[in-house]
Amino acid sequence: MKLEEAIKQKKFGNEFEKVVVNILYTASWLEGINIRRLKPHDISPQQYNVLRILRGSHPNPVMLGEITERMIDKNSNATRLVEKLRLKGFLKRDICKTNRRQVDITITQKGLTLLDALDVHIDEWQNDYLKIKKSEVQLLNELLDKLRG
Amino acid sequence: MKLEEAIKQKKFGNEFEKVVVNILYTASWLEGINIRRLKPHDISPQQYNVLRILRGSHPNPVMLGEITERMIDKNSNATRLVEKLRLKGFLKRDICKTNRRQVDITITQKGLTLLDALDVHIDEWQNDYLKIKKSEVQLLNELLDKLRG
DNA sequence: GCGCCACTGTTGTAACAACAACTATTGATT
DNA sequence: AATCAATAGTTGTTGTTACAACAGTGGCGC
Repeated sequence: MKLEEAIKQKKFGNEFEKVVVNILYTASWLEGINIRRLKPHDISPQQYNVLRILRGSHPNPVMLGEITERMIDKNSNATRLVEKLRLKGFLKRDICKTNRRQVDITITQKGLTLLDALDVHIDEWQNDYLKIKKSEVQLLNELLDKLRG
Repeated sequence: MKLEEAIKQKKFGNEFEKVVVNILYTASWLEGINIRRLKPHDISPQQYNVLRILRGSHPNPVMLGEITERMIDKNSNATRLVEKLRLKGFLKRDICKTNRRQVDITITQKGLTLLDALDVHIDEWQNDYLKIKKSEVQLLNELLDKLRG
């Protein structure tokens, strides 16, 4: 659906203004879909993001600060997110032996199993929601990278 | 900057997965810029969004439900957002005379003045941050509209 | 008019985010 | 060794969001 219909705004000051709104709107739309997908597993999109970062470097641990750096939304508080995931058994936390300021985080088998379960339907999910061809997706990725400079 | 560098992730399952992360990341990046732009005026991006909707139909009022429908982030609670803006004097709230369930919201002169002040530097802001040509922006808008189906 | 349902907003509650102040540890300087 | 700055994370506080339950109003069939 065209953005103009989605938010019932007839026109924008210029195309730049429109693209800002369009990106924010599309992100909010994706976030909504994602929340619904993750809700049955009782984790939030942010928590999902943390687990995927951990899986990426598994079996090596990731220090807390690196999680913050690599998160999609840098404003989150990694300490509290990690604590919630730890309580659910999806990761473990160890004080680093050689530098005791540092906290090493590792995904557990339970965490890996959860991600695997979520991966199963991801293609289906993409086909259902993303109405766009592969070549166009590539272009879209390039344009977004370029926009951020 | 390429997404891979920005979040230090070497590769993605496929381009679809990447574009989802890319849109969410870019939105979070834009949101951060926007917060900094609006902070000196003591309003949030959501409140700004409400005021712009109101300006769009000024001098006609907008009912509360329509504000919700037209907001970029539909999850917000329009009642409380409007109340905050009312306390700052940027809009007024009237119970509709012909349908007393309905609340009519109108932007005030003070609200209009605020938006005008924010408009002044918007071109400059776009030039500083959005590193992309006008023709590319148009294409980006089309692709985002298409992606949502 | 009366009962019922749909519409329009409001409010309670629990979880979450934003930002800054704080503690603990390490490394560098003298 | 004592001091200072830099690093890594934690916590307090205040404000915001998400979801669902709630209350008031209007329209419609009987």
